[in-house]
Amino acid sequence: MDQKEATSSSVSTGLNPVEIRSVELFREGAKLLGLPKSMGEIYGLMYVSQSPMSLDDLVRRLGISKGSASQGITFLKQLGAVAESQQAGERKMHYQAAVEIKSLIAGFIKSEIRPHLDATQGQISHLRDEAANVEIEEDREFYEERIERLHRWTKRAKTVLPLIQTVMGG
Amino acid sequence: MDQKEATSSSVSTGLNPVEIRSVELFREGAKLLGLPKSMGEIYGLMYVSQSPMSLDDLVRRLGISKGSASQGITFLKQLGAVAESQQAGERKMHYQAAVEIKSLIAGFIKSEIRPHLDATQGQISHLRDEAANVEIEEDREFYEERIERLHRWTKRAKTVLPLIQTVMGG
DNA sequence: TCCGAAGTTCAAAAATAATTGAACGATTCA
DNA sequence: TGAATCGTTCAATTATTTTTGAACTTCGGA
Repeated sequence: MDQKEATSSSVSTGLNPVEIRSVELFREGAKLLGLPKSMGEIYGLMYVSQSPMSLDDLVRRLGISKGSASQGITFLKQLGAVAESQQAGERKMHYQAAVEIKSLIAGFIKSEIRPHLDATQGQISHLRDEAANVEIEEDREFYEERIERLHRWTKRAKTVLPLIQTVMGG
Repeated sequence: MDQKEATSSSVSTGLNPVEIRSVELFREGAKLLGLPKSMGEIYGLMYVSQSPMSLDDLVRRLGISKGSASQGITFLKQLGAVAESQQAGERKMHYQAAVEIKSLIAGFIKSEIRPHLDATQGQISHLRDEAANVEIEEDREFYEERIERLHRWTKRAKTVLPLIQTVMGG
């Protein structure tokens, strides 16, 4: 009983040391990307799992709720980070991590970054409209310069995205 | 009294429409980057301000506490997103937004991204050590392949960073 | 050296986000 | 059809993060 407890969450779920570290690593990675840690944990365990896992496997081994596991899987699926695989004979669905960085990045960009960038460009339009109404010429011109600059930022960002995909993926 | 309230936080602090929208835009941007919204608000207001602002200006115009303003400024300074400028005759310090995207990105990478990447590489080393201890050869080799792949990710990420700086900044 | 303004710190409070778990619909099998 | 297994949903709970505000340090001037 004086065996040191594994780190934080993995109290006694039978994860081996590699699994524990992978879960920790991706948990932190998830937070870095602004995602719930449970999603990182799910991906982290799958990442070092040789066989596809069922939702129930995740619940038991990570000690998370069915709800979390379900939401996590759903999100990771639409991100393209996990793939479904029907196991022969089994009724329940199984999932495995997509480990190609290329597709991970593509998915993240498409579903997390691009929409925000697009929304931002919309907001910048509104900002332009407001600036156009400013009476004082000096102010208006100052605003317009700043807004123009902002707009250039977003255009460049849109340029950079495919570049990142290429460099990281190739 | 039936004047529509400005959006959410800017209740009656006398922000003009351009300022309101800029604050909103950067507030959202901050959250996207995983930073407290108050920091986005501070930068957003400075971004469309022609003259340097004091801490007190921020407190009054954004309606945030002195503590938040102070912490926000401190953080933005070390990020390189705001610069100090001593106003002639004034005792209190004034600040203005650095608007060069180049320096913003450089600062963010240096103080937010690089450290995490470095930490990640350290964790991957530990992961390697754990994997080396795995008895079953098949498992060990599987782990080693996955870990190798992870390591390649981080190496590529480190390659991409300067590239982003170049493309966004130039 | 004393006063007051400027800015920082950090524990407590408030706001926000994530997780749980119970209820539900869907699907399979007998 | 009925029972059992899966997976989803979402309101309530819990955990985490952010903000506040009061106490504190620092510094310049009188």
